[in-house]
Amino acid sequence: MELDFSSSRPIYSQIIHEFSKAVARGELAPGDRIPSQRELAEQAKVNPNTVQRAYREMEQMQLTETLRGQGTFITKDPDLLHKLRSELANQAVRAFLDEMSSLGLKAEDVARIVNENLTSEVTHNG
Amino acid sequence: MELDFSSSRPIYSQIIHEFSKAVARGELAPGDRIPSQRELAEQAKVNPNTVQRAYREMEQMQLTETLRGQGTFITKDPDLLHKLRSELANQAVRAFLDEMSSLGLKAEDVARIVNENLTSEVTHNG
Amino acid sequence: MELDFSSSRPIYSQIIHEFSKAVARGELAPGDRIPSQRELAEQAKVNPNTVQRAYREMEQMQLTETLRGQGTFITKDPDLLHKLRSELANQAVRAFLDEMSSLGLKAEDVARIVNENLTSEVTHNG
Amino acid sequence: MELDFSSSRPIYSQIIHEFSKAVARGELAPGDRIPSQRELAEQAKVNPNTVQRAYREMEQMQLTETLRGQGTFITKDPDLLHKLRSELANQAVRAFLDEMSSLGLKAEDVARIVNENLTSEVTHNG
DNA sequence: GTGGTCTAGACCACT
DNA sequence: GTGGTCTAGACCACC
Repeated sequence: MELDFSSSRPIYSQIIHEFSKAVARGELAPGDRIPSQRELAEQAKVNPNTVQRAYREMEQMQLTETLRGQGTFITKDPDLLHKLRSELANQAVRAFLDEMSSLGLKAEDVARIVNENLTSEVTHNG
Repeated sequence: MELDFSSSRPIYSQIIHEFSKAVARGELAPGDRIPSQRELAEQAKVNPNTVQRAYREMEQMQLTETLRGQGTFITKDPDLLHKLRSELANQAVRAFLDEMSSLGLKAEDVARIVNENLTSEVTHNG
Repeated sequence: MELDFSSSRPIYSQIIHEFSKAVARGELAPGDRIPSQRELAEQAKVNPNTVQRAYREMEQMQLTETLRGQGTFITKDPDLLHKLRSELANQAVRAFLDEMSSLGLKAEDVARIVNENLTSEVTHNG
Repeated sequence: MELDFSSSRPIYSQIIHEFSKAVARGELAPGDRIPSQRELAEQAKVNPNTVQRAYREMEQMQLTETLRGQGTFITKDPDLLHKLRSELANQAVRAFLDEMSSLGLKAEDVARIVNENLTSEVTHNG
């Protein structure tokens, strides 16, 4: 896992976000075991306590569950992937459109700008 | 000016963002006078020091300039509106498309989702 | 035996509590044989070491005794049922009344609340 | 605030419980400021990080809200007291009656035991 | 081995 | 002053 240590977004929050996206992408499936806190801490070069805070909050969000002494697992909810993906996508869309509208851009401007960028961006990365 | 006190985004940064958007929208034009620090602090119910920091950073960004004894004014740059608007819009688009691509969504999915939301959202607000 | 794997109460402690309650209820009588550690581990889907710890502590509490090669048995104490029942009941009552009193509820409130719930709860389950 | 360092219940959880009860009792009212993390840490002789964890979870529970740089406050919900009191009382009653019923006690036994203890306990403490 | 709690202490951002 | 994040390292309970 790659973290941005220069970002203002807290590391534990980046970790949560990375796992959320991995589940939304389908890379992590319900029931999958995720790395132990110590493993991830070592691999990502952060303190185990930072990883633990992320894992604790993921459990409170019901994204994961922990089995005593066995590790941490993605919650066994068959619909988790779609729920997460649409939730995260909706958040992103709403924030984006709010921002664009507060810049005084009209629907047709937004559509144009998105389409211009879609060709280069998404097909490039995905 | 409305601020979100429960957001993790600092108040001073929200103030800067609000002024930037107002200029990008054309509501504030180059040369316009903005409220005094005391006025804004009172109206928005924030600490005067917080307003001071926002104004200081806006001046460093060259978004505003201060005339001694007369107040603070939007910088007299005829192209400021377009520069700001495209800068803020580009930031928003890049962040949005990065997020969508990291959710595993393809260009056509993104285009569809944006268009679905554009009809209801932007035309509604703008 | 049903255990709550998401509880913060340790599994071994839940096992002990389940046997204690069964004896207090009279379902297990002094001299009764309880399942072997292997059997219980398999049935309840827990680690054999966990069952072992529960059985070890039950023996220290003198709730059970082990006869070599024959298995584990509830201690042959004719008064065990009443001792256990009143001990567990007293613990429960004290914890409950402490909590109610720390919520600022008066004796009459507590009596009323208990009576309200007694009609639906206990007669329903017992 | 008095904490039981020998209890198996984590300190941060005891802190949360203490504040919850104080609100349910009406000792802390919505809008009241609670001690700063450092203050409480010093007074209760625990590490500031332990207090912070309790405060963070209370905020997630919406029991409190924090105002940047100003401190932590009980949530301004006029009905908070009654909601909390009935929620905590219901939890306690249910746990208690479940336990009593699993000991094989009937409604009349429970009523008798509670009434016996009510005279000495609650009137004594409250 | 696993996760959970706690301490100590540093550093930062905000008001 | 306030709360928020992070590190380092200890200790514990559980499996």
